[in-house]
Amino acid sequence: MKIPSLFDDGAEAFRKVPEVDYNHIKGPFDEGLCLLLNTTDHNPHRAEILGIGLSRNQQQAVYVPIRHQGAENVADALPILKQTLQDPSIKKIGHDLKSHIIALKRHGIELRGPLRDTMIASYLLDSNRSNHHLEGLSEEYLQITLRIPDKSRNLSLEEHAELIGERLLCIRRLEEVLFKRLSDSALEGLYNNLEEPLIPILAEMEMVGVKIDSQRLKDLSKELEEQLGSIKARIYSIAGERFNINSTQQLGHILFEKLHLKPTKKTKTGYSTDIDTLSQLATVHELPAEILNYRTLSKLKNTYLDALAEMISPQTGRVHTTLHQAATATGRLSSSDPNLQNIPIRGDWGSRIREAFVAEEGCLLLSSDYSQIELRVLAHMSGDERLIEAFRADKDIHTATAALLFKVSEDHVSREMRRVAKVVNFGILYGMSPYGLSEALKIGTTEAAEYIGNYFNLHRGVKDYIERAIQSARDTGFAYTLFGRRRAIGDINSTNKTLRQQAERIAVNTPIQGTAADLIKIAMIRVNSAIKAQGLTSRLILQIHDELLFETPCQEVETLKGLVKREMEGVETLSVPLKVDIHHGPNWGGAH
DNA sequence: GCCGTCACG
DNA sequence: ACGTACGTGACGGCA
Repeated sequence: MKIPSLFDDGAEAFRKVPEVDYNHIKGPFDEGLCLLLNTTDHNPHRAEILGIGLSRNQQQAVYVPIRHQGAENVADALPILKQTLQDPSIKKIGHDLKSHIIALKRHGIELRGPLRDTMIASYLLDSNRSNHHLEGLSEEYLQITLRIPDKSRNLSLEEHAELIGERLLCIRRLEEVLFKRLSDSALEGLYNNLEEPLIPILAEMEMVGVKIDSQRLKDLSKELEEQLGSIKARIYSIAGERFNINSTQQLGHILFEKLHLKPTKKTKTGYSTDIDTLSQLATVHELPAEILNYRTLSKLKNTYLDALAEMISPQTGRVHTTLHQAATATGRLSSSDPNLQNIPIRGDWGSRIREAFVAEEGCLLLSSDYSQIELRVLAHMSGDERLIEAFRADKDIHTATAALLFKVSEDHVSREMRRVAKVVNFGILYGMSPYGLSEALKIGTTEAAEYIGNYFNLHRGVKDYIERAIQSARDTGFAYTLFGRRRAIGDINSTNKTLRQQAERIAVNTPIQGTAADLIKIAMIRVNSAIKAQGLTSRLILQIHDELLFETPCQEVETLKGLVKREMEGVETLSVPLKVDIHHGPNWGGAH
């Protein structure tokens, strides 16, 4: 069998320029303009553009060098391309266009026009993929093996041109294949109305970044350094020797061999020393509590003070996270380098760390979060009467659940009863078993089974929803959100019970988590449009799954508050109201 | 590069 | 007897 080649149907190899014939990249752009940047760095926030590959059809591509040793006058290329790249009537095709938007913006160009992103298309088709790299997609959908550039070697201009060109033609063909599949799978609406408009918004959020009070981080780090020093000394004294507290291996040796404490569970590699184990051991020995304290504080210091400080851009004094639009199986975004979606919030140290996230002079941070969005989505999708009634009456949902579970009136619900009900409510979202609930609540499995049975007797709609979700996954092989986003559930009909049950929990949870993700994405688009339409200068700077964080000039804060509440609560009409809580202050700390 | 652990929703 | 709640990303240790 003949191996298909890129150039089978007469595609031209690349014009290896420095002497660019710009006619090649002038119109017509009936098929859109496909582009691929060649940059010095993977991270677009610091990447310099070495060159840009362009193609206006499936046959031709050119490589335009911007900066290359030995090539003259190449720096003039970007201004010539600017008009075309900024033309909103020309469709732009690319793989991970958000990176392109950011890198080009740093060179003064605003990439505009309908965006056809092959990475996002692949994600909508199969959100379970571990990645959506061009290499893998080309293999799978085009049966073309892309060459990997040899990083240890400086490539010649011709080599750059060839590698970029090869990729460009793959992107063009992928666009055709993937977007055809999107429309065949009824996913085009999700692309056009949700993911595509989100691309420039995420680019903007990353570019704006979040201002950090670096002195505050340093002060907190110093304070923790001192605390950790004294905890460490106590640990060594109790253990009777010095050892690496961070090593689970060495810690296991001290706890379970030297001190003869009882191991309660084990990991693949040895004794478990996780939080559950150590909390239990803390009732019989003084060392485990010290270890837990040490771990908490060293995590805060290492990850959220020292590492975060390193990520502050010297140019902007802000941190510029990367937001991933094609990362999670459910449709949520993720954040990395640094991850700003898991900044501590609980406890004294959580608040103190968030106080280092600040607004620009004359500005405030405004945070708006959906109240109980996943349980509201469950109420809508299940149609459960009691759940719907509770939300319509604007009740505290955990208190309402507790009142039902324990058969008392709502004003007789104790803190403990509410705590149990809260765990049960979250357990429902995750498809928990009696065992899972018993572990979470530290109660017997019989008692846990009673709670669950009790809950389902009171919430027949939820029970039915769970059965429907599982049956639908069995029939279609997918879990679907309210907006048609899908996630393949491969093991739903597995003969392996463990795998099958895991798949069933995914089938129950994904529509809930995924619908909530869809809703907040739509809200981001609406809020951004409304901010623009009203001529405000407030900026959306972060999304944390059910929360949006804005930076806003002090004089705009009241206007923004109204706008955000309106757009977020009105994003979609469900059978229960959506509720948004809003706080603002000079920083992200809890004392707004 | 994987593992255990733990920060968040 | 087994395995046992959904979704992420980052850190330090270790092979």
